[in-house]
Amino acid sequence: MNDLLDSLNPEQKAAVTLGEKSALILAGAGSGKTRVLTSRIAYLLQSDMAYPSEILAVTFTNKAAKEMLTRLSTMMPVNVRAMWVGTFHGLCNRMLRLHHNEAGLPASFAILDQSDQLSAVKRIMKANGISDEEFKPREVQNYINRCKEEGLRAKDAPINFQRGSAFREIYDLYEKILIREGACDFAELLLRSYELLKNHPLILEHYQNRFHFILIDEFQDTNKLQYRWIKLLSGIGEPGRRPNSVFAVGDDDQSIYAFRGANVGNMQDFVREFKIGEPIRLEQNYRSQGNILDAANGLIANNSQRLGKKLWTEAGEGDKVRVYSAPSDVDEAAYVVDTVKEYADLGTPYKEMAILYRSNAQSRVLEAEFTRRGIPYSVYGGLRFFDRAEIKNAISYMRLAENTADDSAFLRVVNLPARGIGAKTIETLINFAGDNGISLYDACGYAKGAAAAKLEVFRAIIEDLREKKDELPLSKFVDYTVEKSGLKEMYELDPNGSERLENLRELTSAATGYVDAEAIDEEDEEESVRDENMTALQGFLSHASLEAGENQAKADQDAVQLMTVHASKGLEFNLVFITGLEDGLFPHGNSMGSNKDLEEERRLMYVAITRARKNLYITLAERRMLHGTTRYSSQSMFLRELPEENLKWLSKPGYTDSDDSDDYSSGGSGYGFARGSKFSRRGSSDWSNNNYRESGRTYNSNMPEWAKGILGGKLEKQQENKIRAKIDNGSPYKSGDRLLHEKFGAGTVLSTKGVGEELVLQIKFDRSGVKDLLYRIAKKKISDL
DNA sequence: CTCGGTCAGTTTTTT
DNA sequence: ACTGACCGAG
Repeated sequence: MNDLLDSLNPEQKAAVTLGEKSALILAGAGSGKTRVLTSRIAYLLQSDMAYPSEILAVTFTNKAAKEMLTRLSTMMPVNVRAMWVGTFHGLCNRMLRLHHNEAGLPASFAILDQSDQLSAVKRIMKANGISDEEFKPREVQNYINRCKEEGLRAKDAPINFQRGSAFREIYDLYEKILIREGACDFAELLLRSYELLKNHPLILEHYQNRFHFILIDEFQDTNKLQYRWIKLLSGIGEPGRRPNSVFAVGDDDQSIYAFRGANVGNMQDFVREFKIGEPIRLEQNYRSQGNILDAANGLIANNSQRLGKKLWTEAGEGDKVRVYSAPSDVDEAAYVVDTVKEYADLGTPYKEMAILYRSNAQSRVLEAEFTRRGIPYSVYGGLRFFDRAEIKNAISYMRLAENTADDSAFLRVVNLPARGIGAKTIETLINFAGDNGISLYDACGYAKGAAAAKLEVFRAIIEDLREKKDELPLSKFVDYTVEKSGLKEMYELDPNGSERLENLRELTSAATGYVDAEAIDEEDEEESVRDENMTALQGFLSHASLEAGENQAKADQDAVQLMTVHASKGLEFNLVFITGLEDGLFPHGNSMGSNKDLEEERRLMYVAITRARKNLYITLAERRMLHGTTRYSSQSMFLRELPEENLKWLSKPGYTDSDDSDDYSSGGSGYGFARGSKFSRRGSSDWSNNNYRESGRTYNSNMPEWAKGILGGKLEKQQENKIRAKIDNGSPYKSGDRLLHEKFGAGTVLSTKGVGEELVLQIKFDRSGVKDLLYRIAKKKISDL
């Protein structure tokens, strides 16, 4: 116990030894957050304040959960089994499997990941004659998820001014179909679990009485629904109940998931609703050298919405942050790899080096360069194992064996390998199933003619798998599925299929590994981890959807780590490169419209900087190939926000620390590329309009003067057209006009709002009620009456 | 009706 | 480079 506390600084110790009151710990980057969390759990157990079964710990990633348990086991012998530790999604899944009846789900409900969900949305839109040009499936998906995160079912979902009620109607259809299929998307796991607790007082009470200590990591990244889930479990505000202790750890400066519904406001709400006096601030940084930390502090000071926190370190100043501007993305990659080589020669292990980028697309050039130079690297994230097509195919067969109503899985593999079941048969099937409210699988039984025989072949395969799933051990079943489905043969015949076969073999190992891990967990424990009603197959399928990431296998090899900035959160390296510091890329172009989004980008940059322990390099390219286009950009506004005194500008590769002769200063103005660059921009810091795009091939050198003129002209013209469109209302309909819509029938225009692209008609339809329709979209569907 | 080939548009980040 | 749409052959 003393060992446990002695190694902590006063603030950390204060946090760890808190009583049962709820608390908020503001833990800056590198301030020992994970340590505080695990020490807190160890403290609760060692001081007999809690039994393991009273502890509920929520982490942001599965990896963090695993790490917490590993660290805890090294601190003390602990009955890990009895605690509930995992992500919100993992814990909700666990709860739903246990109470699936009360939650209104079949025992074998499927989990749809992001891409499954997107195809489901597309499918439903198609089946209902809604074109994906009219409403982008991705936007519909976002809308549905946003609604669920707000706790809203389709009937309560908001109508959007621009799109009328169309999104809500799709959501409604989606909701019904998922219930029929017995499938849950990610957000549904949370919402259903929340509703389960809300609607079943006895179940809620059971968990409230059990989890006296609730710990939450990365609290700044929780969404509103997750907060409400926690609030419910804590029992706060319930008369006559002593609320459970909620120990929330977070850092508002590292909130980078707002795009996914994360709500930093949860921190303020938590302080208010749980009556937290003053949060405990952990500001001493044990990770980075002074210059790196000062750069991070300087940058984040530009954000307005902050709880306020300033990191400090006892470590020395260290080296300045190096900034290197390359003429092109290829040169940038070459510079990075050269520098990696230099550090490696001086003794830094490859795995202590990380290359960070804003978007996945940037990894390609870097990978090419690493490959060319023969330096080991491993890409973190990117395409995950369980996201690979061949793996998803095999998993889909298993999902069908588990739950034949899983239409997503059905559609993926019904004709894979090809069995002569084409688009027409499937369309007929979808219509029949839709009209009769049955699954596609069940609809097969009603097929007629030639299609019937072909569908029967598929059905026979699934029926066979259904029998075998209970007979065979999991890994044997995986093998059997790959064989029986015909996938094995298909990839054997494919000249490029060997890697895919290899991956399928790895799926078998993954299954073996999964079963073994569960067995070890259960060894010394009378209470099974896997809940009584979850079979190994169900567990494995959940695992495939929820833990689709974490390339753990590669972790021990000595390789340079390539990853997005998002993926780097929580990690640290001796040497870090942050690449692509160009306006439009970082901050990303889609985020430069609003200050709120821009502040999130800045936090992202803050996260990136604070990954570095000893050395940090920031690089950028004046020209870059992206999506088959060469784009020219100016330097990121974030570079100008970094304190000058912490930076050192470099130019050409081959630079060494002791040689200052090619040291380029960015100069007093702080704008533009390094002095000497043909691309220096002077004067205005207006970043909204200085990316030039031209489709076609790469230029040999910097963009010629004449091209700038022409392209600039094009942009002006476009702008002009936009403005013109805005001035001109151009509504072909006035209030009182009658019109005919192909879906909603006849109606009367009540009013028009907006102009040009934004023109919205409010129409009272004779049979479908009042709707707001965006004219730009509706015009294809309406005619005069 | 199905299949395999070609072509265009594409992506910011992820449990 | 990965997917979805389209087209002509069987």
